[in-house]
Amino acid sequence: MTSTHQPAESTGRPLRRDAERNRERIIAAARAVFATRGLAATLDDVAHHAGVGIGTVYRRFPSKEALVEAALDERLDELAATVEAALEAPTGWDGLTGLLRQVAEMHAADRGLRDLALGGGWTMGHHERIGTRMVPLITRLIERAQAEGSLREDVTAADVPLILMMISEVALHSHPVRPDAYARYLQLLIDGLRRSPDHGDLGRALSQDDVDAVALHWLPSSESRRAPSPS
Amino acid sequence: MTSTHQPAESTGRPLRRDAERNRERIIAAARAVFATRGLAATLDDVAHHAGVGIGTVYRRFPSKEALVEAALDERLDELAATVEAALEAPTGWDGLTGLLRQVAEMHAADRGLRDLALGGGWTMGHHERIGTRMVPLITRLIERAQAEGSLREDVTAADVPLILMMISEVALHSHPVRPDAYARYLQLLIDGLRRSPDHGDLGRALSQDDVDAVALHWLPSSESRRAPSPS
DNA sequence: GTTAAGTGGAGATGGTTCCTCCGCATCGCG
DNA sequence: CGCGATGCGGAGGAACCATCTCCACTTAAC
Repeated sequence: MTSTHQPAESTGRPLRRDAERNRERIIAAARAVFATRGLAATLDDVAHHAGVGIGTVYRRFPSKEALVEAALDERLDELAATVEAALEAPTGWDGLTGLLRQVAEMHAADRGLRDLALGGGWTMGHHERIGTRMVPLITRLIERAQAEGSLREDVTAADVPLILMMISEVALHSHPVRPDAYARYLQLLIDGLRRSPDHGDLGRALSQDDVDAVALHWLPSSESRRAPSPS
Repeated sequence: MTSTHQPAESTGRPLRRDAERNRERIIAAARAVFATRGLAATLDDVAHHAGVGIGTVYRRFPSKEALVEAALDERLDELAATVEAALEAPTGWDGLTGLLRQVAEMHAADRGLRDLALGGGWTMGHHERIGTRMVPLITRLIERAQAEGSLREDVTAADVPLILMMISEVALHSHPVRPDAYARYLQLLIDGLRRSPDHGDLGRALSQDDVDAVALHWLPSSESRRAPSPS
């Protein structure tokens, strides 16, 4: 099927200067467009935003997935670094709540990152399910905070992605009106995480598999919410 | 637009017996289908589920909106009744938390109801924005719980819809795997609502208009409305 | 100046949904 | 029973949308 044209990537040959410039424009445009419209943005949008034709985008990036990866790969690394940094915090509680706040802010600021980090399948080209990579770290953070006595005993690492999904959902929909609204509800959840004798029973915790399944249902590969017709 | 054919509803004439039976089958099917698939379900789904042709559905209900109204009108009344009943609770705290739990459960069990109750515009044919009707009641409930000293001072009635949106979102996506998962996160939020000296600052509350705008963006009549295009 | 590399964007392709149309089936009255 | 009036099914029209291909044309680079 690829007999007709050869993507320049696959040959080691360097790109012509204008082509290289366009490639970078496309990546920059992808970052901007995905950040505001999420991964559901069309490649036409990206192309137009970059000031190039659609064909140019497809010649450089064989599929949308490849472009997403090129655009967001390092943002994912930043995310991972944030988790690692949280372990350095003076207390487990500060580390955990700081982490939640930082990641929530990142997701609020970059919808594409959110789609990629919390979404189930999607690209995950060669970077394994990011969540899975971070779970051990988060588990350590949580155990530490629980040992310190500040975090309630019945939360688990599996709750972190769910909390982030809820909060980023608020961020997403409140963004045009009150871009800071998500922080209010994150604070409410954080206050609920604190150990207290008044607190109620959380019921059964979610397993890691449950979380993966929920993530998959949350942002299915193409978020094609067809709209009701408001006549 | 309805010039070509005359829906039987508009004439006062009674339906033929088979037609009346079909009408009821359609409404029953609509309730079932909307409950599981949400208002995004297609009328073809409903028709098939009812065992009738699509044409039959459209003859009886001039638009999808009309069917939604016929199917969910009384469920909305139940919702309103639940809010009113919450005022009878022994304490404001019990009333509020019980209300949250009941409504969350209703939304978890009936996705169409959730779409209608929390969604911004949609039908609202003759029942005004439901939320607006309930706000005064919820405000009283909250003030009572705050006066009792159990509810933190910095929450407002406007937080209730947002909480329900978050929680019903969890219910929606976790349903196939762990249909009870939403209750866990609702409990977390409820624990965050309790007055406590440890709790952090929630920041600026949302106004009623903010809530309406968020609701409109949450279940938009069209998710992908052309945003100001890049150029 | 030559030529390979690069370009743009219309449109093929495949997907969705809402709703209409009309030949035929069924009801129920006289 | 017979015969309008009423109701029926569901193919398909119309309108959307996104991904990706193709090729006549432009441009870089030597």
